[in-house]
Amino acid sequence: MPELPEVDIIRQGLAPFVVGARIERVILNRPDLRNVFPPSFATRLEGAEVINISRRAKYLLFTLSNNETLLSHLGMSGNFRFGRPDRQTINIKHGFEKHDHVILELSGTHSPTPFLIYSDPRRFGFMDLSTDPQNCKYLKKLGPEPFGNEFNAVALAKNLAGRRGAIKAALLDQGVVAGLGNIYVCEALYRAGIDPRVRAMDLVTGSRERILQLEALVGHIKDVLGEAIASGGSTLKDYKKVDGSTGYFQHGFKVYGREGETCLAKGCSGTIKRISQSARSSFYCPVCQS
DNA sequence: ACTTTGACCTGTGCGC
DNA sequence: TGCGCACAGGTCAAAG
Repeated sequence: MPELPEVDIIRQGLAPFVVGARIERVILNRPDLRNVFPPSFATRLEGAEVINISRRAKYLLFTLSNNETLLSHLGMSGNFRFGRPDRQTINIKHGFEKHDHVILELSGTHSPTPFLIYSDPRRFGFMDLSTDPQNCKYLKKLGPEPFGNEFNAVALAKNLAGRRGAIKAALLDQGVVAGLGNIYVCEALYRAGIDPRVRAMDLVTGSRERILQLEALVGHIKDVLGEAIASGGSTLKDYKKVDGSTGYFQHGFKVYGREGETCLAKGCSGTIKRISQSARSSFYCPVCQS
């Protein structure tokens, strides 16, 4: 489900309710998501206060008062919401749904209910704890944040140099730039006029035109992500904000999901194509993108 | 070292 | 109505 904009909207939605709150109790309705929960997962959370919530790439980081950080990745279908159980007994028969796997019972919060529920039908998401999150195995290998100063044409060129694979696949690699997923890669490449099949290294050592495309791409990545955040993210299927409302950037897609439709660029009568790359769909305009 | 493929899961929508 | 198949916002291990 969520790429950088969606994860950030969820962070924004959670922050007012979880920062300053205490985790009283943790309920796990199963022993694992994508990974088995770490040893003593619930115990290490219980009693801790949430000091801050931040985002790195597509990870949410809950900084806790006990020197632990809770890392949460939403995979394809993960989501947080505040639930409304009407019984003291906590189990999925009372107020929870089939895929509510983790429940954090909070105190000291103005949230709609004390129960912060993590739901994830496909279970591609995961949670883990770390006392040194910046150096943990998940975050250590990530590339620059798109909105950080470290993300610029020089840095992107360095990360693309020598890569013979398609630019589409390279941008999905979280070590090249952090936080992009299938939707926003398609949209950024469209805006930059780059065919998704172009070899990544050609944008570094290719023609003058290619190098200009690389420089433009940096700006378009920032722009499309920024616009998506301003629109509350993109809701295709099950992505919802913490308050249950949907994003609306999906109405701003120029190519994603528009196979067979006419290109929206002024004066262009091209037809949006869909191809498969790295087992993912790529959408592009064969006229605008070369 | 790099690149591609398959696996991990469930749900939904489509054609027959 | 049911069945089989393709496909879906991500990541990782394994194979090439």
